[in-house]
Amino acid sequence: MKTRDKIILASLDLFNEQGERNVTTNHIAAHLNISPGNLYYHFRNKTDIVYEIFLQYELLVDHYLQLPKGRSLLLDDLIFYLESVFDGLWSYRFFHRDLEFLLDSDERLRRDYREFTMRCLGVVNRILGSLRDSHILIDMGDEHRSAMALNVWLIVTNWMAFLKTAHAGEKNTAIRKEMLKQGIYQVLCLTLPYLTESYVDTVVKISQKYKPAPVFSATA
Amino acid sequence: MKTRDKIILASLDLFNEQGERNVTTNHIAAHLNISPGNLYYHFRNKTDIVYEIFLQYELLVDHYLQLPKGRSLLLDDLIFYLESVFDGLWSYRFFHRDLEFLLDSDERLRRDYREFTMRCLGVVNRILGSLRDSHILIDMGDEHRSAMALNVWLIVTNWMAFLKTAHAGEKNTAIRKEMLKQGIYQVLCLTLPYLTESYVDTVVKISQKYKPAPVFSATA
DNA sequence: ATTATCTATAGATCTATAGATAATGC
DNA sequence: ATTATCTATAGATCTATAGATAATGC
Repeated sequence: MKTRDKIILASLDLFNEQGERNVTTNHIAAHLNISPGNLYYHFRNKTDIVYEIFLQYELLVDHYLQLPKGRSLLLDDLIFYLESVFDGLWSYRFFHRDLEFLLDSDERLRRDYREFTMRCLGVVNRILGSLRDSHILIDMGDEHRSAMALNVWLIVTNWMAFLKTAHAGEKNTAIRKEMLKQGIYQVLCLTLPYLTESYVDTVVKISQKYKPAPVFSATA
Repeated sequence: MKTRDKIILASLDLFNEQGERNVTTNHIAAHLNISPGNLYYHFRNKTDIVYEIFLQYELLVDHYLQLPKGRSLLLDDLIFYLESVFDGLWSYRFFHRDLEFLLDSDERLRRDYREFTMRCLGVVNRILGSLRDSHILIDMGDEHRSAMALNVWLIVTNWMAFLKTAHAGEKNTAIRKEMLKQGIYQVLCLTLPYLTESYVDTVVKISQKYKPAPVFSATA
């Protein structure tokens, strides 16, 4: 593998493990047993490495979020979208953690990420619309569907951070990939009141598979 | 005002304006026209300053989230809760921005924040329960209500970050406090399908007041 | 006497580059 | 010749402390 690619991969690993803030160019170079000078031969600075990683992330998510041509969505499609997106979030989990700082530090990234968000919101919106066309969801009107899409986006992109902070301080601080999938339960709960009658039981059953551990279920 | 309190206030201001990551003890001291040595006389390090600020934040939110004794909630109470909480989030907006790093760096804060989260989730849950008792919301069962409370929490605590990242790169990057209130629209949308019939129209009307600018409404 | 403040600085990083050297591809 | 790599280091911070002074409260 080319050194340039090794740098990207190692950076992603280190960022995910330790947080971008805690990883310097020195750390990355040391981790790869190359000199800092060599790293700077391939990248002008850390910002450029992050930007490359973002491009990969963007590519991955855009790939996941394609809509099938010529047919509307099935319930299985929805589950597949959710599984895929949470997989992607896991693989690039450092990204949302320091998002605001990263965007502050890089004009390009700021612009690209903004377009990426809007594109994703549009797709989520279209997914909801397609599920309505398949009579899985009831119609909720354009305005409400947009708000709903945004709520889905907020929950999906921030579930990870919630897990990290809510579990912080427990014996085993590390978040495992399986726990991340509990976010799917949260999204499915969001859709429950909009399901057509014939789908309610199925979705409730599926959602149980992803149900969070009792720690998150404070009682009223 | 005592120097110690001035340090806390100045830090909060600077953190909110520039992000905790971009503000060093030197900056804080310079901003107050005191020496770094003086700052270190009052605080062992930046972590301790952040912790003090968190304690204030916690106090504020706990105060906001009290439930009235001897009566169940009215619709106005709900709006008041939302207004108050978004106010609090605004005043301490740096906090959620770098939350994960802050928790990583301070054992105490990690433990306290975790308890704080669980306490808040419990209150949100009780608020939803009380609105059901007032026949404003329909009953959704314990499990679903807990999931709903968590979704509300995720949307409320992350709305700010969304605004920042989605608006990033526009002419006027600064987020104003009014925009933050658009998060109330998102939360009200979440409750819509659970409203009893007699409240739907009123809530729809109220929610229009907080409706986001069209930029967030990608169409299907 | 105690509390608050300043001056000065050691020590630890981290970034980024210049310049030398090694490896590779025509 | 060009590309990749290393060595060495300048310059910029930032943290945190020691030790001297000033201000304050009995």
